[in-house]
Amino acid sequence: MKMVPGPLPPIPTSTTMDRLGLPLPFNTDLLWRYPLGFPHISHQNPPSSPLLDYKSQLPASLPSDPRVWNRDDVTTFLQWAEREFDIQPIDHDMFQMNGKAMCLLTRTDLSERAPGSGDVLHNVLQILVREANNLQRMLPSSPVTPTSRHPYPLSPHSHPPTPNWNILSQNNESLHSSHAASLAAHLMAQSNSVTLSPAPSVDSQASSPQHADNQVFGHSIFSVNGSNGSGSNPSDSDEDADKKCYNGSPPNTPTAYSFMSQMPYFPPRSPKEPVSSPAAFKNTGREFFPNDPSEPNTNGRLLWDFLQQLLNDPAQRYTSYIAWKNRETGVFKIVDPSGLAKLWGIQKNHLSMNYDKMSRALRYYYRVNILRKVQGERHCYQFLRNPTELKNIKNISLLRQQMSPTNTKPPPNQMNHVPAAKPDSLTVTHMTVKSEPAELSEELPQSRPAVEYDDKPTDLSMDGPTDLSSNTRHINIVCSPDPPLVGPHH
DNA sequence: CACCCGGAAGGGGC
DNA sequence: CGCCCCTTCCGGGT
Repeated sequence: MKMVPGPLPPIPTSTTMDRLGLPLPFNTDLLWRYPLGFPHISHQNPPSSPLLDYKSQLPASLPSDPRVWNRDDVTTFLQWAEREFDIQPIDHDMFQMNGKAMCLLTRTDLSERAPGSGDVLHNVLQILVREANNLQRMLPSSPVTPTSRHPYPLSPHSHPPTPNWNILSQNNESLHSSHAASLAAHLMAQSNSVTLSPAPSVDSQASSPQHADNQVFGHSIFSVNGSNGSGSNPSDSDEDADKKCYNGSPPNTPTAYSFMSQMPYFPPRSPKEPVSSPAAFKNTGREFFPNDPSEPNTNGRLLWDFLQQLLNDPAQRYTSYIAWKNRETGVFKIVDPSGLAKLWGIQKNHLSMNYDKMSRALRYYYRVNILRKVQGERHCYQFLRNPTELKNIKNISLLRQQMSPTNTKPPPNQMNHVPAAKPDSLTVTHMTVKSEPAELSEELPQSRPAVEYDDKPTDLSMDGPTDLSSNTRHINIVCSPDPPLVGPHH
């Protein structure tokens, strides 16, 4: 991978600003993440300044954040753009969508809908979004602010962990589908919140669902490595976009670039970062979890954590990418595979990320029993451990090293779960041979209390997964000589 | 053809 | 330097 060190290199490619590094809308966040100079785009774009000015020149009736525009606003914007940039008349019928949807369009999408003007629109929108995000971020108490704790009730894990991690699944469903985008937009608009970090989930401690509270800020800083700042942005962004995925999705479906702005923000964790002031959430605010410095804090740097964060976003802003099918059982569906992969790629700064690659990473989780595939349903996976446990897993990982693998774990496949030391601990193990996974997940919601995951955990890395469920669970060991996984057959 | 599966190799961060 | 966690490729299966 390449991250570009330092400031963004100029990118050869075309459009200028697009590249601020990344795809658009997201940039905003990226900007935070990558401390480039974020506030203003200036340096990298040639045209730079002008655009900034545009913002101030927008029709007064238009909210500064294009994501909250309604259809009429979009029309107003287009008309303004036509005049302001002296571009060819735009077929407004091609933009029967709200601002949020328009912001989700990729440069390519925009170019298709507005030949000859797509780049301009894209660039302007990008800037407007970015500026809006910046403003919001600056607000002291932006919505983001946590404060509230309502989101998800925490499920007490008093009970054994297990699948039911969250109880409430609210309306996810409603969010699903096509309406997802609009609903999400709605939420955003209403809450206005926008942006900012969803739930940082867990990261550390908290875990997602449950602790939603924290969520809010959670963030930590992106992984991006911290390399300092570099923001880097690879340049490929667009290309990828073009090439792959994205379906040009209709306005309703957001594609990847979509919400970036709203992506969870995972700040880099630098060792040093102190907790910081309470006030600063923005980039700095991280911290949520008081203590645990010790923990590994993965804040979104790990794929499962990233997914949990999106899934448990209090505002449900990512349901168009990934959503729970049954939160209690941990079953979720990747609604927009390529879009989600893009988000993940952005998060990791691997802009060429695609679903194929991301799914490979997911498959690695099979062996450690973090995930399992819901057979028969495309793009559906199931978390085998609730967030809290996952969190523990982090520890486990760490422990792992120290601990000897001990237990069985011979070769790759099989294994048992061993609990490492977990606090609560469990010990457990269980394995079974399973054959089929739970496909049903939904169907068996509780049925499987936890455990059910029958699978064989292989390990690979983690040593024993603990099972989550109760602390005591049975152990089943089974060895499976076979290859791992879930898909027994195969 | 899209998904899904894992092996293999390699890279970046720690 | 080793380990972890992917990322990238890939051949194969469904």
